[in-house]
Amino acid sequence: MTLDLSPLRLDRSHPLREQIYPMIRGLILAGLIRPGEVIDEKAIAAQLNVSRTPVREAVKRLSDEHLVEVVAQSATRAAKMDRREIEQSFLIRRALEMESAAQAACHMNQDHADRLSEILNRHARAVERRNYVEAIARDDDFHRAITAISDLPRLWATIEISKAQLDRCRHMMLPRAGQAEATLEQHREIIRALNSGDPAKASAAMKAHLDAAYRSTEAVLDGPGLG
Amino acid sequence: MTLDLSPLRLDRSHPLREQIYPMIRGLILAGLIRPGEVIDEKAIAAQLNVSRTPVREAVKRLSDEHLVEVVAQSATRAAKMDRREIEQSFLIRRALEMESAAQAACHMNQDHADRLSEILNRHARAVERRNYVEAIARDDDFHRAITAISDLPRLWATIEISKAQLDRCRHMMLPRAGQAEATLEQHREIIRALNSGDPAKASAAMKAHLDAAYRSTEAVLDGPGLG
DNA sequence: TGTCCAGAACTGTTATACTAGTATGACAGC
DNA sequence: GCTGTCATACTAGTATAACAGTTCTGGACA
Repeated sequence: MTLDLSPLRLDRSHPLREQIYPMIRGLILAGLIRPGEVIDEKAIAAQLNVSRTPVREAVKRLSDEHLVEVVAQSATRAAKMDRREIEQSFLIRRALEMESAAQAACHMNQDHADRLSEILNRHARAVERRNYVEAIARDDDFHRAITAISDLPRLWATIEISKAQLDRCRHMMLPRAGQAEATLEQHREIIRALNSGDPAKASAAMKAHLDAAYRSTEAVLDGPGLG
Repeated sequence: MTLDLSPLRLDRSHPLREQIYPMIRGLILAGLIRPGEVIDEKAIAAQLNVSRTPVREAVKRLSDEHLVEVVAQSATRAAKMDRREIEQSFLIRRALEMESAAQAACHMNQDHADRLSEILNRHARAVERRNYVEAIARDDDFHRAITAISDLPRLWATIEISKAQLDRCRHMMLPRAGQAEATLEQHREIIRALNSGDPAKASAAMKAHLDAAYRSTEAVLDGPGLG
């Protein structure tokens, strides 16, 4: 692994492990560290100018979240993408985001509605510009905003762990014709359901959206090269 | 903390942190380490005859799961029981066990049905004998058996993390008249739904059961002394 | 080309030390 | 008696060096 881990950003007044963890995690999710690629504790420590201790703790957390696979006395690697694992991550995410949407529907007010609208508009503009990297970011914003409305941070934290497995796939996916537009329409439907204040409707709209997204992901899983 | 951590059981051929983690976790869930009580890394390391490193890693995992609260340069304590936190743990658990029940309904066969029946019978006998500690264990067996049928180990792992927060409450609850019997009847209803092979029905039966259980928990939360 | 072995490399662990926040209790000032 | 300050002890976070035990690699050898 010959990646630049930008040691400049380390803040010695905060726990180093809390800073190293999202660093490595981001590289894995973005696909810059590929499935199966070796992650060398000592090398990272050296590059960041820290000892093995905080790096180890960051890696251990990633291991608990199944983003890396540690083989004792051998090596630490970015987890390979396992279909069974990803299916379960999907089921977990879907169940939790459905709950989140249902709860959000009960908390909606004009501020919330405006915020979702604004995110959707930005998302739409990104899609118009064919800027799919930004579109993904706006998509994430949308889901995060809903969990913010439901005001259940622990729920969101749990979603994020499962979502990580799925996010890795997105960077391997080529944008399909009409898919970005379909996503936008599903988001609009979710907003309508949330504004109606009906939890069951919101939950169902979220389910429809996530199911559709997962069908696209499955194409990648069925393809070759999952390492 | 003057607890006996039985150092005899440590197996040097397996990672120590994997053995220390469930040890401390078990003490917290059983209420032997109370909310807010100090957990001393160094003392545990000394008692187990190991260095700080594996103890730290076990504690850090518990901290990631919000079972302990680490205050840097000060102390590590068993997490206090926070109502908001427990509410969210309940929502997470409910959403995931509903999904698990739905999936299990699609996988049912005679073996599975027999297994659930047997667990239920043992559960019923424990309740008859007024052995509520064993009844809790059989209750857990029942839920674990369902996730085993759904064959989604990662889903179960995620449930276990949320369930931990709820399990801490159970040890503070006095058995209510008729509650154990009500639980049994709900389990029977879940079995019926699973045997019908209807995912929606299984999911609904699981929801009804967990909602009922949570209503009992809420009584404890509303009471005093959550530390 | 295929097999086997030695050495390199890595994680898990130990041990020790140091830093920097935090809690405690004593003490001074009001 | 109350409050604010300060010295002190304690704890988590980190650093560093070292070793054990396992896995992997590469080269020697058949």
